[in-house]
Amino acid sequence: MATDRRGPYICGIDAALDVVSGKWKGLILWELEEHEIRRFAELRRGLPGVSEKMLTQHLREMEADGLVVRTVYAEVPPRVEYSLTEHGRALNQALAPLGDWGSERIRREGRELIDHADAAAMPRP
Amino acid sequence: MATDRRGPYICGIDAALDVVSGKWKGLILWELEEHEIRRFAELRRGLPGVSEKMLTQHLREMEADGLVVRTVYAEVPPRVEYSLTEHGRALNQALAPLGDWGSERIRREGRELIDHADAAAMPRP
DNA sequence: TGGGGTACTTACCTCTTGGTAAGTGCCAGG
DNA sequence: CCTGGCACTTACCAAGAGGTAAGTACCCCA
Repeated sequence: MATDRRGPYICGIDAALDVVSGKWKGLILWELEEHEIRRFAELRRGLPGVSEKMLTQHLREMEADGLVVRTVYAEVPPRVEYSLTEHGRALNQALAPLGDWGSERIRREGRELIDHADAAAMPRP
Repeated sequence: MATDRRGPYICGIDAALDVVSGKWKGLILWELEEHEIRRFAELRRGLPGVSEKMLTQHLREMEADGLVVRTVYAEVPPRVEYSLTEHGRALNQALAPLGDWGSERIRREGRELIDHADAAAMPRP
């Protein structure tokens, strides 16, 4: 198991950060916000550099946290679709100001943004 | 060194989470928001369970990230005061909705919430 | 027949995060 | 004189996050 996690929290930010921390979780949230419904391989292609292990691990944790729904279709070849729950969408809303702050900070310091020339199917936040 | 960090970012949330992630950073922000100015030992008492090492480390990183100001008074006994910068305060503003979401989540799932005052009164484990 | 796509799981390994404990130099109070 | 507070630093260590690579089981297309 990845984390014993979900310990007693000191405040709301504590709890929210616990759920969002993980190298790719913010991006997964963003992908699912943009596309509503995504299959595993689509997410993988949307997050350049992610390993399959981490993708499944993060998705399972986010499912357990009630952020995403996982729908399995009993087909061959297998088909699994992911989408946001109501709470996942609310979390994205709550993350928006933080995203703005981050963009502002990037602009302020002239930080690089990653340059996926090919995988540039990823506009802002 | 703590972190090579501050890599190229994929989006604003990425950048913001990078700056905020660290076991105690959210709490430090919150303490400094509440009290405006805090000395090292006051922060330590305010964050029950933090080690001196992590406190200094986090504070130095947050200083480097332009979130807090560190003011040293050339006195004996030493006095060092920490406070938020404009950007630190803006970050706190941006974190507010996330904090609300987290509180809502705690309420929803009946998670335990450590009482700050109780925790401060707890002995060192 | 062979390569690639589907959605994973598993084992192994490394690097980072954070904790523990001790040391530093100075001073005030009992 | 000895303890404790101030604000740290340093060395060492354990746990965990995340990467790599391979395996699984089935199918479609050339």
